[in-house]
Amino acid sequence: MASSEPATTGRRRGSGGSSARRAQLLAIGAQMFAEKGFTQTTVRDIADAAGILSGSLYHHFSSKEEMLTEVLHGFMDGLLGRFEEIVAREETPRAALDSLIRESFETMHNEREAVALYQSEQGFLATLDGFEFVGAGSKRIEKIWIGVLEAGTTSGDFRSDLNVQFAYRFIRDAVWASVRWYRPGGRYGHEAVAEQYLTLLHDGLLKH
Amino acid sequence: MASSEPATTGRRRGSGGSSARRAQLLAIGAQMFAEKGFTQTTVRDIADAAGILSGSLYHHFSSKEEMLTEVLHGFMDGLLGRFEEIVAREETPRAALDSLIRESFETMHNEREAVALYQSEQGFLATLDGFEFVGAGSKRIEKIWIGVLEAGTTSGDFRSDLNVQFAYRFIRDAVWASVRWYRPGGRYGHEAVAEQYLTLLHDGLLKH
Amino acid sequence: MASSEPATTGRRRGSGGSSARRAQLLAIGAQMFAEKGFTQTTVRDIADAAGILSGSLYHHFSSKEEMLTEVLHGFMDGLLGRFEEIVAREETPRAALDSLIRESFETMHNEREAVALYQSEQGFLATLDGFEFVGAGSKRIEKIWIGVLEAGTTSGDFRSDLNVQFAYRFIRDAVWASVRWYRPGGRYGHEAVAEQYLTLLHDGLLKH
Amino acid sequence: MASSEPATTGRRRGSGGSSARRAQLLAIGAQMFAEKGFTQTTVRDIADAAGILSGSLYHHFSSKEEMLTEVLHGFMDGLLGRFEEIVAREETPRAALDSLIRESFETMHNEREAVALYQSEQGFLATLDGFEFVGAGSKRIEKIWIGVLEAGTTSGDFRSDLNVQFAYRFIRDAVWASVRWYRPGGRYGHEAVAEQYLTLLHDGLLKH
DNA sequence: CATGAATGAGTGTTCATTCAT
DNA sequence: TATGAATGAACACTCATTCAT
Repeated sequence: MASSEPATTGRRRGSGGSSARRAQLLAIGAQMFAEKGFTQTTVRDIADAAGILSGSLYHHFSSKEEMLTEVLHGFMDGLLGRFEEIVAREETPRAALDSLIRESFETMHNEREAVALYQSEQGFLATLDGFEFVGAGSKRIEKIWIGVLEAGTTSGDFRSDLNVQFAYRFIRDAVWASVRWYRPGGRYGHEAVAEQYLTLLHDGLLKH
Repeated sequence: MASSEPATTGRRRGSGGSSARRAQLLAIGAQMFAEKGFTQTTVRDIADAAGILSGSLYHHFSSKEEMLTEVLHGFMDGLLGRFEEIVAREETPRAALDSLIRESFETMHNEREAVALYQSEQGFLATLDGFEFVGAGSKRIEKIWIGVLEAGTTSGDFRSDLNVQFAYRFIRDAVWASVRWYRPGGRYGHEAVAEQYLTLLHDGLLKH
Repeated sequence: MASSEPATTGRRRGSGGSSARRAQLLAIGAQMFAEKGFTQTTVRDIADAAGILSGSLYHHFSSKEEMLTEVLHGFMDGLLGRFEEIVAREETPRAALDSLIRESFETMHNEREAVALYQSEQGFLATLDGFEFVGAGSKRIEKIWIGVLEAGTTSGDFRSDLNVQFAYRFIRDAVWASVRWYRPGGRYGHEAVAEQYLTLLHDGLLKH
Repeated sequence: MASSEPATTGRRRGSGGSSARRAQLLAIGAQMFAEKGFTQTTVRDIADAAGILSGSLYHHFSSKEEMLTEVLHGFMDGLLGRFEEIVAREETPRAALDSLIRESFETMHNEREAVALYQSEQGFLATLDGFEFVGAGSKRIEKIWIGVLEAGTTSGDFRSDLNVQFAYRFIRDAVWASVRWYRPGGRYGHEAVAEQYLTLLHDGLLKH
């Protein structure tokens, strides 16, 4: 059996291999990175939490940065894929936007750590070699959202005088920043939060 | 109070002294903290930028944290004061909210570094001794905004079904997160951005 | 003696065992030790080159040092044997010296790695426990050469005012140091180099 | 006074500055590098010998490599200068060669550590970034010596059938390798050793 | 008000070695 | 025979901070 399944066992010090232990350590790392920040998290922190010595981490990963890369790569690839699938599926710009937003909140629920990490380290990442894929992913995501917003102003779903650039940033910031306070298992589920935000985004604060 | 007194006392060992040089160093520190983050900024970074040796900084400040305290204290005191003045002055909840938002953008323009710092280090600060004033200030600010929102739902300025907690977070996050991309001297002035955001907040995205 | 027996015993934990695989690994190790130095060569370097994991090396050798011991022991025993055979065989001191020198160059050709290793690590080895045999071997070799030189000054083969100590070091250093630049397969074969060196040693640089 | 002398005080963490302390530490480093090799010498070794903590070394040097650079640079520049001066001064190739050799032994006497370091780390240095100057210096030195040898074969000072390439390597290796056993303050001074070597090089071993 | 030398704790990383499977 | 996970000690280097001058 083992020999017939696609080889996923990692050889050669960490680079790209994927074992159960590796995934476990990655999860611990992701959580700590999200909690305290990448720089503030030491490899000894991670190792302690995993119950091993810091040097032993290097059996699985070639560097602390590799752990970060892996977490973010997985996160961005998944998110991008789901976003692309949404715009392909939904028939109206408004339906697409609503789905994008609901998907964002669901992602915050399912991948809390990665989202928090991405939100807080984005600026720092831009200065790091080997993390260009983050900026590139952000750009592709922006294109998707902007596309939906533009289609909506043309179709009449959204207000015709909408400045899509501002609107995009406005929505993006309001939505993703909620990772700072959203707690899975709290009073409001991610679906409820999404609906609240959708209402605000659709119609604003004012009484009409 | 402590922070608003002229403070000409206590020059040795930094605690509270205030000279021209001190203010200069503080400005440099604030900028670097905002750019690279507090932890990522070393005292030598600051000293280098100031043209002195890192040890010499300790003639002006008793620690790196003291620099941070000072920057944030000044910022929060000022902001809180201006917010309080607004709610005291404005006559309707809607006018108050609009002014709060405009004031926020003006603050991002005038005190970019402090805002950026506050935005990015908030989580980290909560874990630091001696920075309880930041959380306390945030709470007081939240009370002011929530008060305005509640008054508005009662008065009929805002939609009566508004969940003020969500609305507050929504507005706060959308507004303050713009410090990440707003550039003074860019194509849109802070007033223009404020108006764009006000429109979105008032009426939402949809065509009516 | 111990090193020249067939050695089929003691396979577990490496000590002294000798299999095909073991010899293979030893060859790889010898080459890398010679190329980068013993300290700079990691067990993983060797394991990687052999296509196994570093821990697996310890099935064949009980330590990295054991690999070194083995390489050097084989080399020194062989060289010493050949040198002894030469002095036993040759009839005049001059013929003996010439043969010793030719043999040295042939050894550099046949056992490049071991010679290079011996040349570069000699100083380091003197500080290591368990490597006294290297110094001892060097002493025995020195005795052989000095014996030949002394016999030659007595017999009239060599200049009577020769300081044999200096002469020995002079020859030894000039000859063995050439392992640093001699390349098997290069323009000059080891025999040609030997003849060049013999001429210089016999008659010097000056025109007579 | 201090302000009128050429500024030799090192600013900005080590790079190029030169204070008394720095020179002291460099001397300690050079000695240990020579004794145990660069890689085998730890910064703690050096710091311990200097009576400070390892981290404190970085107040004077930006890296361990910088210490090595500095030692070797000073050594090579000096040696090259003296060699160039010799060929400019001496009138016959033979006089030049003899002076070069005497100068080499004097250098081994005066700068033992640097010579030993250069001899043993040459191969390693070739693989290190930033140490190209070592290979370049070696090349220039080789040119000088080869030039003298060629001039000597033409002038009739040296045997006309001399292969200058081999002769150069032969002399160089024999001469410089003596740093391994030459001890200042030993029975033979460096002048005596030089004369012994000159005799051997001039006329060889054989009786004529 | 600043320098220059130092501290001491900590950081990411390396590496020979062990051992259950 | 080999793997894969781990150890434990060491390594070069960083950094906030201290202090005599």
